[in-house]
Amino acid sequence: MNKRITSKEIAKLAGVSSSTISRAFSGDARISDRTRKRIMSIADEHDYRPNAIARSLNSQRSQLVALVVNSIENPCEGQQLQYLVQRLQERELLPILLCCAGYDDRAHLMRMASAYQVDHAVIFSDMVSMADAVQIFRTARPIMVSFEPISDPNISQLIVDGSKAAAEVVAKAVSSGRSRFAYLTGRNSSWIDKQRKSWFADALAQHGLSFVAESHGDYSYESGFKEAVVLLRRSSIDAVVCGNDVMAIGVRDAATRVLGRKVPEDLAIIGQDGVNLAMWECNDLTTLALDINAYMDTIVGFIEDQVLGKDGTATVTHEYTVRWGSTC
Amino acid sequence: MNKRITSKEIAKLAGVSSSTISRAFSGDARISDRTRKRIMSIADEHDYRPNAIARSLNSQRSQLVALVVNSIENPCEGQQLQYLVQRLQERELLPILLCCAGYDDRAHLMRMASAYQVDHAVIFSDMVSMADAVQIFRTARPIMVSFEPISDPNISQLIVDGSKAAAEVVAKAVSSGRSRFAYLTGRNSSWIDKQRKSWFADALAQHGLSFVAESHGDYSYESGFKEAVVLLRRSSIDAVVCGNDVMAIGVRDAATRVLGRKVPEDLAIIGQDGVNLAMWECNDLTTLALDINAYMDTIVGFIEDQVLGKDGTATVTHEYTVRWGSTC
DNA sequence: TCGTTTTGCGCATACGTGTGCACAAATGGA
DNA sequence: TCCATTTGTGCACACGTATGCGCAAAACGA
Repeated sequence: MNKRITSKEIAKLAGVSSSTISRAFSGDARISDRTRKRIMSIADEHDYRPNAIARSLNSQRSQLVALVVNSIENPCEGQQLQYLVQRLQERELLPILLCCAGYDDRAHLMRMASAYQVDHAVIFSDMVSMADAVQIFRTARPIMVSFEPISDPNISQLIVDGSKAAAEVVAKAVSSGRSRFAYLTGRNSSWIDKQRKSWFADALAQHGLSFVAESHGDYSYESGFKEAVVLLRRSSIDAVVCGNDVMAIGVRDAATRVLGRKVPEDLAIIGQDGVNLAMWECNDLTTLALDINAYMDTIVGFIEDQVLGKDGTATVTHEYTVRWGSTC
Repeated sequence: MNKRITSKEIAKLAGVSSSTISRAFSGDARISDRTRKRIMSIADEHDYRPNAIARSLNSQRSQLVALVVNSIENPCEGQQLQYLVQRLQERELLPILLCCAGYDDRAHLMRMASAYQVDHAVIFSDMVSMADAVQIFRTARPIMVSFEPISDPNISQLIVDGSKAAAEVVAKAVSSGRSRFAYLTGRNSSWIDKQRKSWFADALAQHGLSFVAESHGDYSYESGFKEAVVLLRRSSIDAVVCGNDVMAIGVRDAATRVLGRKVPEDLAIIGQDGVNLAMWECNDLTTLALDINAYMDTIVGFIEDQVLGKDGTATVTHEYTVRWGSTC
């Protein structure tokens, strides 16, 4: 068995105590350069590295961050996480990834991660109950992304607002003669999904309009495609607002390839998220976009404040802007 | 400060020793049902959960798995990881995610994770040196995905072979009159990327042909798009084989929208990976596809063997099959 | 009633590291 | 040379849990 070498063994080899090894690695000033150099060379030779588990137990800081998402298969989650993980890694923080899709007992999942004494937790997933998340990660002061605002001194919140952008898009669509709008939801039950719909509903109301049809998807291309076929056959619709970009592309494909509609002439399609692939030439979607990096930087800011021990919670709102493509 | 409750405190509340608490949670038989029930109810009340860090230190098993990838922004990695993470979660294993893209010192990154005494490590990223990975994760018996086969009793390997599928695609393309093939690499330096190219080069050789041009991308849509513009302007090409699907879509867009070529009439495009979005109606790519779930199940199998303490390494090869679309 | 077995639980120790305190050695000043 | 100060290192304990061993109480048979 390939047992791992410990500080005690390195200590023996160097003829010092294990405390000295610890000090050599923690950058303690009260240790001679000569000893440190000698220890480091012996350590390198046996490629010794301090055991982070033991260090965590002792120091009460694990340097672990729980990231709770729906599914990383989704481009939006993928893009956000890729950037966030990079920023965390730079700060010597390691992410533990929790994927809710396909795992029923989400509370159990979060408890598993919480047992590792994660220093921070970021909840992206709208598949978990806010109450559960807040309770389970209480000691980590969870950062809730796009959950209903509440006032709790132990949690930080990141909110998005797309009402202005929605109004802008709707105004354009209405002025070009559209009046029969449909909405395609994502996960119909979640707060953020309802919010997204309400931005557009409110915008329509300003023109004396409301949605004439609604359909329920699950954020996937397939659901967008399938629901669009049903929706567009059933009612006469000249604009579809989708819960995210991927579904919007599914709607576009169904409309143009199955139903022979022209986009945007016969049908306007509006997405939400502003993911990279929505901007590929072949898609060129009109969508509500967020500056994903700035968005994630806010989370990094929350975490840095927590690291510095700054007390007090924070709530930050990010605004969507319209990314004009050729679909509306 | 919201300190976490420990087994010792629960013990005090229940009027027993902390050993008994431990036994209650570990399912030890030598404890009365009455006591266990009582402990569990007190524990629930204070929502106590055993500290996984302390448990790991004591048991020498962390239940953590390091997953080393290039970038989860990439649909291929996203799909693979989503499935794998699900399977791990079901087994009470938690993934620590390492993203190499945008982090220069990949060895340092891996050492960080290794310090957490991960029980298993799966290396997907072709951005790390195999030697580094094998050395750093030695004690975890790393699982190398699509690295050059070596014989080392401490590592398991997952290899892919697309030579037959490549031959099949090339045969079709040649029989429909194509003779001027170009190859667009991904990360030109990696073993797997060279392999992929060689499958096609070998297939071409069987028809007395070889690539007449080559260009270097980075697996991204943008690189596919940009390189295609240069490539197709410079030489007369009637088929492009791409290092992955996403680049292939970039090539298609550049060819059809910038250069006015018709696909597949003027130009055949072949991808590799078989990701979901390659099969969307709007893309419908001809590509070398892998059964991603079966592929990941092999990794789960490796891990299960390691959990059961089965010694000995394993090397498994998966074969690509052709997914016929409308681009070749 | 006594001896034997079973059951339930506490004690002590280990896991590998960090750190306050004490102490020895080295240094410096007079 | 002697005392005061600085510097370098070791000792002991703490972090929270798991577990072998021992022991008392209970259960059981005769």
